[in-house]
Amino acid sequence: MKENYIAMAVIRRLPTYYRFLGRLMEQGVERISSKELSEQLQMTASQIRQDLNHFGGFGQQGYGYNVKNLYQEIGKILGVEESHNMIIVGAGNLGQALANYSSFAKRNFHVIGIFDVNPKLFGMTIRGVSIQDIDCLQQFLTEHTVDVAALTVPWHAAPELAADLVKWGAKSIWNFAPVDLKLPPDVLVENVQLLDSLMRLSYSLHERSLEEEA
Amino acid sequence: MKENYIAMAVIRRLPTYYRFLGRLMEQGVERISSKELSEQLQMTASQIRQDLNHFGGFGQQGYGYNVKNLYQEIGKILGVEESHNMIIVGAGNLGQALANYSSFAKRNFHVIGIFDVNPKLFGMTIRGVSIQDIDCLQQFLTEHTVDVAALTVPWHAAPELAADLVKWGAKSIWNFAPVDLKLPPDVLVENVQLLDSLMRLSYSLHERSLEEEA
DNA sequence: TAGATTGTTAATCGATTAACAATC
DNA sequence: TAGATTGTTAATCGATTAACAATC
Repeated sequence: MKENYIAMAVIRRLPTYYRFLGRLMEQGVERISSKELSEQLQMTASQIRQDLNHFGGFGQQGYGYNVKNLYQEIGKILGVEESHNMIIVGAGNLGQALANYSSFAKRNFHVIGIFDVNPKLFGMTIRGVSIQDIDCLQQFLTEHTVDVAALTVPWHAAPELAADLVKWGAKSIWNFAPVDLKLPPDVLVENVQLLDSLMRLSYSLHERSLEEEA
Repeated sequence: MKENYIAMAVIRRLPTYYRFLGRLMEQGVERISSKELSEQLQMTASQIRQDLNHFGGFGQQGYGYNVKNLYQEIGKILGVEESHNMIIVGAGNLGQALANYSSFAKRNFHVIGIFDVNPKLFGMTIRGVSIQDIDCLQQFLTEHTVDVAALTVPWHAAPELAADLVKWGAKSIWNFAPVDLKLPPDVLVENVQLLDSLMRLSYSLHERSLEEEA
């Protein structure tokens, strides 16, 4: 546990590397050095080498990294090869947009269920998956393995639903509701706080305008 | 600049404080100590006091913080009081979902334009704003102040569009495209990388399953 | 006043960067 | 071989936590 513990700061950067290497591959680039990578990604070469070495030596002295190989290795680390089942809880604007978002499939995430409280939506189909009554959630979770439950419900409904989802067997929560879910520390949660992101922009814009006054 | 520079790590936490204090206010809570806050938000009291003190002493020894006052002060720091104009560039699933998302208005962000390349969408109206031809962007930007341009276009279109948007006067970019935009360092950019977020979940799920095998 | 809790300085911890020997 | 670039250790930097005097 202590030995192979990888800092969150490192994990956060892996998808960036992965994405960029994918693009290089498409362009037919075969090798790249940490120095070149660092220039493209606007970080230090040291950090890239340090990061990658947490997982083993993927490079070769005097040569650099083989793009395809590194891409695959990072893919393995991120577990992109495995297929994941996803459900979407809350079929409002955001929920529907997620259900429609085809790129998830490219990363092996497959929407197998969509749920809402609104009867008007029941039976409506998005990319072949029909929206069900949220009351069917518990039943659904006993019958299917759910790796990710995307929570796109109003904030006040989120904490209880999240707790239920975990109780009923969802392996992780992808939380879009603007609340800090208080779940047991061993529950996997990824927060996407759009309003927080927007408020950081707001802060920077505000700072910017103050600077300009001075 | 050096003196009043606030670390990004601090800024990142402000919206969390703000959001939580808002909820406390709704519940009629009048005062709170850093200790209580720290328990609710799962961080140390020290960090909260340290963070807040970057901006001045909002608390009172022996008493704690006045919820309403602190909420307002953080609001001011974040610039939530100011009204912001937002446009949405790319009216696909995500773009439309953002245009429909009413909570932005609560934080004083107002959608004043939506743009796409697809002629079928032209004239369609979302919350009173009609979708326009993306060719009208430059013109639009000369006529309106745009604080935030939300970029919800396919990744290959994003870098060039982002550069144009900045050139034409957009003050900041809220980037949802899965690319690292390389823009001049003084350009304000907030990235929302949904796939990256999902891949971190994927990583954690993968780790979890490895642990369970052992 | 006594108790509580801040504001703030000092200590610790962790993450990033620099440097360089190993080696392709 | 000589040049390039990694893997890895050591140095630096920054962020978090602890501690406590100030003070409400």
